Amino acid sequence: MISTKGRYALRVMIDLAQHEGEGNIPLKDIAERQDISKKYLEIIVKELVKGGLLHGVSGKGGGYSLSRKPDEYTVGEILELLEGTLAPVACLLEGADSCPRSDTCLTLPMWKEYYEMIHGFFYGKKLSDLLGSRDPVYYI
Amino acid sequence: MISTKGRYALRVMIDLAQHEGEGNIPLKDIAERQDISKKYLEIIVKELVKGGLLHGVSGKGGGYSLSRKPDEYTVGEILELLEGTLAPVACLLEGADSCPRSDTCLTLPMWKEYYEMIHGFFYGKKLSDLLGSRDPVYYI
DNA sequence: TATTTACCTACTGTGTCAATAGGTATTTTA
DNA sequence: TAAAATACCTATTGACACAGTAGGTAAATA
Repeated sequence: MISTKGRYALRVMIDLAQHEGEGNIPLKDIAERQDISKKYLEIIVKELVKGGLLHGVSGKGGGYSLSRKPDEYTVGEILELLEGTLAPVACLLEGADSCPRSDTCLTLPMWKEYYEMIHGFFYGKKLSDLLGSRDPVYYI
Repeated sequence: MISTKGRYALRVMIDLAQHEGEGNIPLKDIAERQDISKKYLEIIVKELVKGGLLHGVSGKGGGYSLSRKPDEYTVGEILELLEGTLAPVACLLEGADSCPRSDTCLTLPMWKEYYEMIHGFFYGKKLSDLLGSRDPVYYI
């Protein structure tokens, strides 16, 4: 399962994309709109800043903003930053001491194929693809 | 990440498939061949029996055997039995109180698409697909 | 009857998840 | 210059799952 970190990160990025061009967006606003604890979001946003995906400005009038345009982010990089990896098994991690079974392992090829598939899926999706055509819905 | 339960279950099933027609295979043998603690495998195998995927026979000369032919199992059902679900987010689980955001959630369609993809992947793979063409390798 | 096997219940250490708590540093504005 | 609003920082916590381990009982065969 994708953890709340990855999912919330995605929602923060979407929220910021929806308010692109409005300057710095305070985390408080995002937390209220998304109905997520601001305190918890701090942890997530910290990672996004550290990873260079967001830009944070302190002080009054401060807040967060996207470092790039929404179509220049992939969902994959956002998820991977917060989740650590998308690999389904440790054997596929770079730098993993290759397991002694790897030469004869009958499941490894499947995990590889699977990993390539999901990697392609998430890296093929842009943040802008998630924004939808709907702007705020005004009808009741 | 797929846990050891799912991965070990797959290896048990493969091992049994490789020794199909040899009657009851003691768990001890599987544990030794796969180099996994027999005690831990007991937990996994219990689930496989409970799920009807394996048949266990007690007593001397007992052991485990496949309930069906290797091409009548999908990898998906094996993994799902041990992992609980393959769904990437709780929102997709049947019986989940549908989240209040579900109508407007911009990420839900992506999770759905993702779930359908991985479900198709794992349910499209049969246990027999994993056996490979190589029988035991005899050369040094 | 001895042996071998499956099957059962309980326990444990470790780590991650999902936050919460309480601060400090920074910047703008009144 | 003081107040307010913001990001940013470290630490802590409860619950739970993961990955086993321990020690038995029941069943079947030789």
